[in-house]
Amino acid sequence: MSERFIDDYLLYLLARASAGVSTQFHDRLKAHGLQVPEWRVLASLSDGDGMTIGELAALALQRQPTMTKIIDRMAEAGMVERRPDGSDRRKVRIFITGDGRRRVDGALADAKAHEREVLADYNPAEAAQMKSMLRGLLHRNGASSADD
Amino acid sequence: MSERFIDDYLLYLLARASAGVSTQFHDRLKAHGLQVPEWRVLASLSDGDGMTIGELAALALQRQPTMTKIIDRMAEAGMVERRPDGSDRRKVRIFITGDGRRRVDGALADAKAHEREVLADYNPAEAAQMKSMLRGLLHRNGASSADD
DNA sequence: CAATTTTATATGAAAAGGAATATGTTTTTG
DNA sequence: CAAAAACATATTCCTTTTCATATAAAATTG
Repeated sequence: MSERFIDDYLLYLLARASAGVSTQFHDRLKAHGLQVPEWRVLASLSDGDGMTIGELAALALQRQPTMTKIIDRMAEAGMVERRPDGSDRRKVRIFITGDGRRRVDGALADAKAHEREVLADYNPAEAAQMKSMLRGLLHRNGASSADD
Repeated sequence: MSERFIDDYLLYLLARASAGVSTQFHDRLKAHGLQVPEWRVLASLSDGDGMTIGELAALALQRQPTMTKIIDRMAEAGMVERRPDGSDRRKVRIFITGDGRRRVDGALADAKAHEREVLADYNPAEAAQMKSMLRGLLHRNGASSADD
């Protein structure tokens, strides 16, 4: 009978489902020599090279100053490159390097494999429904720039 | 045609949906004078007073040392109290104080109101289905103790 | 078109988080 | 029951994030 508030609270279910599934994958990332923020940046760049700091921050659900520092470290490590935007000198565009590309490729394959494992218990229709449900949610509730 | 990997990647959809919806609510928390970790602890305690540090950490999707520090701050602020467990002297049980209770009550009401708003576009069956889908996911993929 | 406002990124100090481990306690085991 | 292993929480040191703000470059506007 008496169910805890938390166990039926949408935000908690979302956070918990996300944390549970993500943590599984984050453990695998180590094998690719990538930290979580690095993975997110490289995965973003891998299908949209040359994004600005701001675009990356929004995609990776981080704040802009945080992203500036993540890029600092990744540029230092040779995974990405900063290049000034041609027409707007305020902007800095981030490009993946050969080394970054090499690192992310394995992780991308692993991400797809992991997703298949997570969805293995669902038939294609169910999986599609789950995703469209999530897309609907985030479409209505604009994704911001904070994690947790 | 060419869709970005990210836009169909389950982990990203989950993270983004969670971040989007949560951030909306986190903005409201400020009005109750609560920070996010404080809210999580108080919400947990509000239907299970006297939990241990470890239990709280697991519920709030935090690591144990992090939870120890959160409780340090909250005890300092008078929202919770540490009391030794009667039968196991390793354990510390955390209790919500009158002040903590007062603070969380308003936030709980607000959380419920916010959830209703988020779910307003769905009929009850859809909402229930969404939740059971998330519960299924997190049941199969044990919720861990890390956020992001 | 100079002045103001907005936008994009960077910086610096302070807060928070994380990994590894210490400490004290209970459980297990030979 | 002593020794070893497992547990629960705390602590230390280091990295990362956050908040507020600085800096610099468009865009707007009167």
